[in-house]
Amino acid sequence: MSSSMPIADCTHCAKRFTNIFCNPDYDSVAEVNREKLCTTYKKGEYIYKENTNVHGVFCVNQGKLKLSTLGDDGKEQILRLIKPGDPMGYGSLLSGGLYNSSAIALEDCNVCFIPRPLFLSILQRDSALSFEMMKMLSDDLGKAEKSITHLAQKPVRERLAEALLFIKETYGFEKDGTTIDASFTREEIANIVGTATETAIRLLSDFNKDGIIKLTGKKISILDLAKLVEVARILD
Amino acid sequence: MSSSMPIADCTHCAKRFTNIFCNPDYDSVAEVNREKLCTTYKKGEYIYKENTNVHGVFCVNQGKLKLSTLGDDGKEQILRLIKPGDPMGYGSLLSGGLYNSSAIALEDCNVCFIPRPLFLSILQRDSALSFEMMKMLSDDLGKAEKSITHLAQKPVRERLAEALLFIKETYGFEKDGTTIDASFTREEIANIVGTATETAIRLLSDFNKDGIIKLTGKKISILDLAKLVEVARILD
DNA sequence: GCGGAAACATGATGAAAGTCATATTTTCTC
DNA sequence: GAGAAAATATGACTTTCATCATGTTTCCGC
Repeated sequence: MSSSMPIADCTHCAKRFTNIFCNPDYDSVAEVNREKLCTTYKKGEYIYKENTNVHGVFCVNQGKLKLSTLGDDGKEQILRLIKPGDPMGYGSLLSGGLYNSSAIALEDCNVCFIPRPLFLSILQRDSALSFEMMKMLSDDLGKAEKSITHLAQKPVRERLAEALLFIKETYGFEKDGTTIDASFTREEIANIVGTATETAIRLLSDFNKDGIIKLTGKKISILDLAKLVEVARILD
Repeated sequence: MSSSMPIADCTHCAKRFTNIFCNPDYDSVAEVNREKLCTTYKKGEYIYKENTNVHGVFCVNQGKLKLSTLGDDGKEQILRLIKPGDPMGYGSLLSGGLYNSSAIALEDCNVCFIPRPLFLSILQRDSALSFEMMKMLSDDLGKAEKSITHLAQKPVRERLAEALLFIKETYGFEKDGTTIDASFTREEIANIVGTATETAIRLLSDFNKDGIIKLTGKKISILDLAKLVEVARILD
């Protein structure tokens, strides 16, 4: 299970992280630092669950996570990938009062929690945070709309290529410069792309045969980035 | 072409409209009222165009509009439907500086324009507007994510049923209580659903044969709402 | 009201992708 | 390290849906 423990303060955090919560220039960081609660989670654990009450927002200190939602038939749809420094849960704070997706640890994680009342009170008096929130929400919305268009119009093969590029963009490469620094099951990849697991497996294996990627267990290496971009047909 | 002309003030507008721009309790409404510019557009005209500079936000006074974007192959994807009282363009204001979708009149429209500098200056000093913005963006994001999940997981037939319910929810019925008070081409319906025009035509004609809807030219009447909900399989 | 264009409709066909079944491999647990 | 469970892989089959072709109807400007 998850265990609570305080960790390094947010100003230290700011050396690596870029978001406003951790920005030392930002006045309220001390306050956040005092009230925040850091918790470690094991791989597979929920940080928060879809359709439960929003008690605050989160900011990831260490580890990778997925934000996902269950479709009407109980199938997972992965909506976003989270890396250290990313905030989570802010989308549900002002809308409805229930989380509209779940946050699940893809590996052991350390996540900070900022209580809703504190966050709202800062939001009230501080337009910098409001602007940042609006900017984040706008960016998320823009990406979601792009995603809608691609789901509606692009075939699975292109979307899979795109998803691999997206994962690579999010988590980067390992030291070798070709292996994506993240591990997903084939089912999870399918749930990012929006397809059946078998289809994802087959297409990955096609990419593998074509020499575009190399599959080594769960690890995926991108051998021919240009080709992968071409397959994804990203024109924007 | 479009013609500029000032129209009834925003406080009057508030009797029918619910959004914050038109709320007479709201301090800055006088300022908005003074600086805003109202313009009429003919059916089919662009209010703003995807990938052009954001000069401000819009608020619809009269008429119906669609927000849409072009996919990589130039195919339209309709992202949202707009009715009188709805604001538009706020999603792009703080993110990137370019509109990420186009607003197109579905019928003759009257639309108010609020210049970017004014809007930003109010935003800066007024947390009520900021909160409203965040709430709208959060709601939009939640809906977009729901849409992603459905596009990824639900078959076209269900999505079409859902789209009809959505259009009905947005624009309501005519006086007869069954005919949807809006007209779309079959192609537009297909571009909401995310399918080929022929497929949309065929499925609509199926619904028609099954007595779920009645097709009279472009007009669609919902004869059996319960059945339509059942076909859509909306479980949330 | 006429002529042309756009929208609508329908059939035929094929490709894309989901489902089901069944191995095989990997991973996890004790 | 053995056994169970989960993940990966692959084949066979079916369904869904897009595409192409073609005809009909509706709409709109002159």
